[in-house]
Amino acid sequence: MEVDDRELPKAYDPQGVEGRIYEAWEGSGFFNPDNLPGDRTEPFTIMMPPPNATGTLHIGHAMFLTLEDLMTRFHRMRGKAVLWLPGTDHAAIATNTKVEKILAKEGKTKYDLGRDGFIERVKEYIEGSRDTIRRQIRKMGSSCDWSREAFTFDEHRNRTVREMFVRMFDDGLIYRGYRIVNWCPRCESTLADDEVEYKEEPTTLFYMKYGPFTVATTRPETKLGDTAVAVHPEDARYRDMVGQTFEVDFGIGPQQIRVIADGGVDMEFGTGVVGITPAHSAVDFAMAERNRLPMKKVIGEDGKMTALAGKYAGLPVAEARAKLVAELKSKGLMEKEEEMSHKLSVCYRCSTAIEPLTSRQWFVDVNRPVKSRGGKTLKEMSLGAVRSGGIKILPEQFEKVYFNWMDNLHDWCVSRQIWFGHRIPVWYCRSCYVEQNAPERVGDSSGYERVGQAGVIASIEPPSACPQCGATDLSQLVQDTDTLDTWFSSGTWTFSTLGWPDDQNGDLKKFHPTQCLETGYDILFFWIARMILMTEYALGEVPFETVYLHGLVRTEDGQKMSKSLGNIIDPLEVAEKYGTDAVRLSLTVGNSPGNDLKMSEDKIAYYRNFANKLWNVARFIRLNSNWIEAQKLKESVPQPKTLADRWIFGRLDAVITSVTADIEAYNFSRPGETLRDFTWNELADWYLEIAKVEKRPTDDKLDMLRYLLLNVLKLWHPFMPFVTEEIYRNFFASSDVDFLMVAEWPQASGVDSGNAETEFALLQELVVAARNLRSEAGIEAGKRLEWLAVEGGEMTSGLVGQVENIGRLVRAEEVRFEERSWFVVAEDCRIATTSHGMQVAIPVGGGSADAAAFREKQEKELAAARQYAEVQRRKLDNADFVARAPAAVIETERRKLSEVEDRVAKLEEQLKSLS
RNA sequence: GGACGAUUAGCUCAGUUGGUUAGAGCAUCUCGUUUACACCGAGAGGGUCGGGGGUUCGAAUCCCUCAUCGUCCACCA
Repeated sequence: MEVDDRELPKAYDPQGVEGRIYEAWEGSGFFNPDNLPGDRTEPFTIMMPPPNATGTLHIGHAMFLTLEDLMTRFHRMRGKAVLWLPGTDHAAIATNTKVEKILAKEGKTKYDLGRDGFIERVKEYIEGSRDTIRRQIRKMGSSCDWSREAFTFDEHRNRTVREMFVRMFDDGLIYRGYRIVNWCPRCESTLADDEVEYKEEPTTLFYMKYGPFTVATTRPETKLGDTAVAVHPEDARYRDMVGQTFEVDFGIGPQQIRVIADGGVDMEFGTGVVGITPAHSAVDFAMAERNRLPMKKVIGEDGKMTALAGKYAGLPVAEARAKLVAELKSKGLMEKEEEMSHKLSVCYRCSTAIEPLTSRQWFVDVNRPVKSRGGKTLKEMSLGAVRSGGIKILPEQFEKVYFNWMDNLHDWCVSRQIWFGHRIPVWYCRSCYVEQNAPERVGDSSGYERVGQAGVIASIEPPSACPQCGATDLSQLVQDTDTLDTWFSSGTWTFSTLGWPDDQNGDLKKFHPTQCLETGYDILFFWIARMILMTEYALGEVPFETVYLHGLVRTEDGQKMSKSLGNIIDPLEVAEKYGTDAVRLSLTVGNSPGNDLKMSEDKIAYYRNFANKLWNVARFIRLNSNWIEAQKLKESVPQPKTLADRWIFGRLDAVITSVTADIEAYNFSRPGETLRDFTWNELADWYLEIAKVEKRPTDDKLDMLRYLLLNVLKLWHPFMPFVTEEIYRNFFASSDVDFLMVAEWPQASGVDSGNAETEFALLQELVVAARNLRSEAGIEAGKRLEWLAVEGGEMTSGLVGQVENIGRLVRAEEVRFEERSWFVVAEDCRIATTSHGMQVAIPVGGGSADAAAFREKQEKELAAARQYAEVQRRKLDNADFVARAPAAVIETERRKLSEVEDRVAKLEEQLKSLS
């Protein structure tokens, strides 16, 4: 690209750059690994956690896009075949609910549209809004391969889901059973255990007379479905009654109640007697299973009492409760009422109270051995994948959380009664299928439908005949009306996106298992656990090698961001205001896996300033050099000439090494800080300042500057892709298709910088000491000064040099330092001593106005030095230390002691001369 | 109730197998517009690393204990 002579704008202008750059990137085709230059055999793959197709980008999305893009760009520059595959999620329940709400506004329900009409409506809605999220993902600079974009509800995913279901069914892992589930009466669907949330609510605890007992309950209406009472096995009050049966009547006729003993009962709570309602409580259901109790379903899927509730039938539960309580009171059967607080379970989508009830649902059996996987159960496979180290979870502590959850995993209820979702690929043959009756007693295996059940056909394509009875009348084959849990389809995300099951030799072979899955810790169970389970089952391998869990983005004072609190930071708004690079950097630095990140606009503004700093570093180099044919030089490693050259070279090498190692190890915050410190504090504040005061930049210097700039740009690119690419295209690019994005990642030059680091540190100390003196003496900036420094405390007289003002000391010092000649002039000097024992003096003229203050400072320093010397002496007097510490450590400690003793001596002498 | 974390400067956090006198950014204070950048530069102050005990020649780092906070899971019928 031609370098024109037009001056670059003083400040970096992201708004004018980002759109153009992203278009150029996308147009280059390099987001697609197939188009990357060179021979790339090693893959690096990340599957993007698909945002809701109907959503808009929030700061959490911005964070994961930033981190994933960082990894993607880094590994692309490292020469790998990088695939970052984007996609969107159909989010079954969420989208279903949203569309239902829209319909409600039109005064309609889903029943007005019918099943097919409703799904069409949902699809239209998704199509209408999906471009928004796509555009917003681009806005963050995401270098993902749009040509492979996937959707969790497209044809291919549907094909995958059917294949998975049928395989699992045939392996006996999927069964249909009559079990207790979490039921949302509003959604009219089941919910998985982890889709239930809890809300603290005041409630009334009723103490009701219950045959020979008194039982405390918050839900008297469920007592109509009781078939037992339970007491603790060690409860002396009731021990004699265990095993007996008695009758109660709450006004709907007699109920047979057995007395059982179960360790799950809390003797302290209420009366220590629990009414057991197997059909409407998960805990009771479990007890009923242990004791083979009969169940009685008194609440229906519509949230109303069933026929079994006698005269209460048809009433909503709340009304039934009120009526029953009134009746019990009037009969004197209500002993007392207590107000208490209690955690109500609610639907995570619509916050409606969950009604636990027994229902016929499809389950995935996690404890059944799978022949094709060496007899391991799904649970064992999922545990083994992490336990064996095949999957590494970051931060590591979440591995324990994962094990804990997996160990306690129950069969997974995968059927949902909502319309929008992947339909369960099961058909019933009307001529031979007989629906099993609900089992009479909990725990009976009757009522469970499994592989081989007459008339139940699990099939990838609609069957043309019933394999059991041979019926071929298609109208007699009816598909199950339920849909699958949305996580059943997202569980296949890493391999369904790569062609499974139809094409297993292309992308799947090349890119699976993926290298990293980056997502929030809040969906460790929902999603990650399901992906591991599904992938281990389907492919017998892990879905990803590393799981990187990020935290939540919170406000400055640690609150959760929410629209209702009005404290959200809209990533698009701030990206527009401060630039995407600034937003990205503010989401990277200070962010560590598993920890929440506090975010503020100030922080973003700070990194906006930094992006501008980088811009100006580039601009300075350009303006102060005869910048021609830069590209010719960009591959060469220049030879460092001066101390500063050697120093910055050593520093750059160290930075390249540590940044590379950190990113490889999924550590993103520290390399950001390392680079910021290097760019700002070392390159700009020292190296460029030194370069500035050199009389005339030589060609060597220019090569140095170019080399430094190019490497800095490369190192920053994964963090701040836009500003770095823009500078690159202005300064280095040889053509329109020459992109920093695919430049080679820097390697340490390996040039020997000798002892430059130590020497430069001494120089810096001298300069700082001199600046301090100037500051203390109140010498105004423009004043001509003579400055002096002395090495080793040996003061000799002689003029070192005259400089325009003290701020320009750097150059003179540096030159002198190379020559190792330090001098000091005699009179009226302020003297400072660096920690390495060098002294700097500045003539103040007119005497030392502040001699007392200066003396005080020196005294303080002396005291500190003496104390330190004492500590060192004691350390070395310790026989154990000398005997046991490594020789190198002792040597270091001895050296430190002699250094500090020298310093003490120097300070003492100096103070003597001051008095 | 179970599990897992956290506690370092006023704030946000680093601190890599225990080893220089514990670091950075922000904020504060002082000085400064020196043509790369005021979206800037130069400097200063500020910490007995939550309390207590232990292991060690040596502890922010390892162990025990207490306190406070946080998250997840389970959950009272």
